[in-house]
Amino acid sequence: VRDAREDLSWAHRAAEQLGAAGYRRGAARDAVLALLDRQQCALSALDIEDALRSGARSVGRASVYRILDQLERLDLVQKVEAGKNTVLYEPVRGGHEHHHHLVCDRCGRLVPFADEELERTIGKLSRRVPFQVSDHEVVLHGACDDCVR
Amino acid sequence: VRDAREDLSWAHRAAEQLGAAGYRRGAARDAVLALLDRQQCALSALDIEDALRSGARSVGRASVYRILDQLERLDLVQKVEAGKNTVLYEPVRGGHEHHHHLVCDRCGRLVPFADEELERTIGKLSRRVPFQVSDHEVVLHGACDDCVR
DNA sequence: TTGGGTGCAAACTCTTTGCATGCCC
DNA sequence: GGGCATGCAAAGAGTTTGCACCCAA
Repeated sequence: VRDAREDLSWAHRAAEQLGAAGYRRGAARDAVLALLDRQQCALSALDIEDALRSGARSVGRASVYRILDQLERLDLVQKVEAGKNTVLYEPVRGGHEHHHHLVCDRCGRLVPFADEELERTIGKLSRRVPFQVSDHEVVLHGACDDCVR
Repeated sequence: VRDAREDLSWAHRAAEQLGAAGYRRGAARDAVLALLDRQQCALSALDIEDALRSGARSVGRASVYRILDQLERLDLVQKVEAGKNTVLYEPVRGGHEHHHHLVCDRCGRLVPFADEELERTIGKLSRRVPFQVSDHEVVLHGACDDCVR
């Protein structure tokens, strides 16, 4: 059985959940949600500001951070720490697409990957550990095909 | 058979390798190495600056960053990205103690853990992926015992 | 003696905060 | 109409750079 909400766009679903959580709509938020929904890979807050400045609707830097913060609280976006002292954000879409990232330390390319065995291993591990684990992040560093060639 | 170099302190070994790599000695470097060797858990660059300012020998901020950079290049320290927009550094001691971290999202506590199965899984995975993987980092987020209680 | 190490201060980058204005509800 | 959302500017926090001076080699 498929959850009906997966048929809606991420942006739509995010807007609903933000509303349900008591946040109000606004032009800045609409623009950020639309942009994030369009992106394939993870973006930094500044990337978002720049992209929107070039576009029709310009959005204040502070609003970008505030909106990302709201989205993160509701698990609608996921932070990716890819080194380089910058945090990237990516939309969390359906359920069955939890993934991690490969980071090319030469060109900075970010490539997602998923691995069931890895998830199982981390799941088991999480139960053995003296923490109540709620989340995890795996980053593989190295050189991408293009940079090795 | 035990590698003789493991009998030396980390600071001593680090100093040797830095020398072999062509870096020169200096008072700042000695102080940073000694401090790192004394620490149990990971520190930020600012933590190091503060700790050394309180102590006998004060070290310039720039030197701390430069020294950490040298140490990282030689894999003598390891970066830990524990969220909160700050990078932590910890000495890499012998061979058999590769580990990862649990981060308490409430109090910020950082706890190391090691798991062989996890390493094996990541090893296999690394060979399947279109990258030449050289390193990896796993961070489990959650609440530590103290914060749950 | 010489070139790299060091400290200071300033520049830079990314993020957060304060406040006046505007718009959703 | 009230109060949160927004934009701007300025403040913070962390990191990097420029440069004069010092010291290890």
